[in-house]
Amino acid sequence: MEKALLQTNPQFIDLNSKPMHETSNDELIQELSRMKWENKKLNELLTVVCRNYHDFAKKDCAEELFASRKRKSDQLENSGHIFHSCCGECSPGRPREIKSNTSRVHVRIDPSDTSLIVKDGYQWRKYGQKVTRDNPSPRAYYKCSHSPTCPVKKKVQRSAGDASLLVAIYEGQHNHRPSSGEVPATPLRSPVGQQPAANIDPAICRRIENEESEIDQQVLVEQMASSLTRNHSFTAALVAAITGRILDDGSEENDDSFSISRVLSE
DNA sequence: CGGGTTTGACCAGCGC
DNA sequence: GCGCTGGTCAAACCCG
Repeated sequence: MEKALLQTNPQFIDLNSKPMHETSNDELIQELSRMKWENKKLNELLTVVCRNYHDFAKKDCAEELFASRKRKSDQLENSGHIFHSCCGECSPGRPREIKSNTSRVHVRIDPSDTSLIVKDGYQWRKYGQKVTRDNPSPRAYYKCSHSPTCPVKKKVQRSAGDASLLVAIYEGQHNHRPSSGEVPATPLRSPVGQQPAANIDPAICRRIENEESEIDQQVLVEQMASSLTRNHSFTAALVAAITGRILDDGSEENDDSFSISRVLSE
């Protein structure tokens, strides 16, 4: 990366090649300029990554969305608002609204594990199981059994597109504390209205796109990297994009989205 | 024996 | 009205 930057931008000097005390003010200014240039390029890359990830997430969530045509009245609580249950941005022709206190949890499991169990610290009683039309794997229905007055239900089903991904939909809010000391297995938890799987908070992307603070961006980059590295395919896409960026930088200065778009589309 | 799971039956919303 | 579908019920069963 460093060498590539130096190669593609010969106006920048390599301060690592000489002791710091021998560095002149002009060279320091040039180094500062180089760092700003790198930061700008990284920011551009992250913006492209965010943009492509949104497209990627929309496509992914659209495929695995539970296409329920039933219980319309159950899902139509906040009349007047139309939002996509996954990304919260789309507004397809058909209204698709969900209870405001509903959340989705994605849990990565062993593909060979056929159990529909999501450990979240609460005690659940299974009251039904059903094979749905849009997914060959059965959907399990659970009620919170810790308290008879607790209204919370959850539905657990494998993702249609990824057998190693369990999707749990929680409805309602617990009126008690978790019943056990188990560590909640909710690494990918997200309220409905945000992206599923390898959740990267849209707020993080927005902040990366909008804010100027370099320190803040560094923290955000770390958060983003943490989120993205949970998804192997996206990690691979990111690596390919960066590699492509380095290789293409000289000839395709303005085609930021080319590499990652190509990878994501494959 | 109590609590949880399984599974077929039943109910209700929706499109045609 | 009918068929399809998702959600729920409840009897039978299992297990510690």
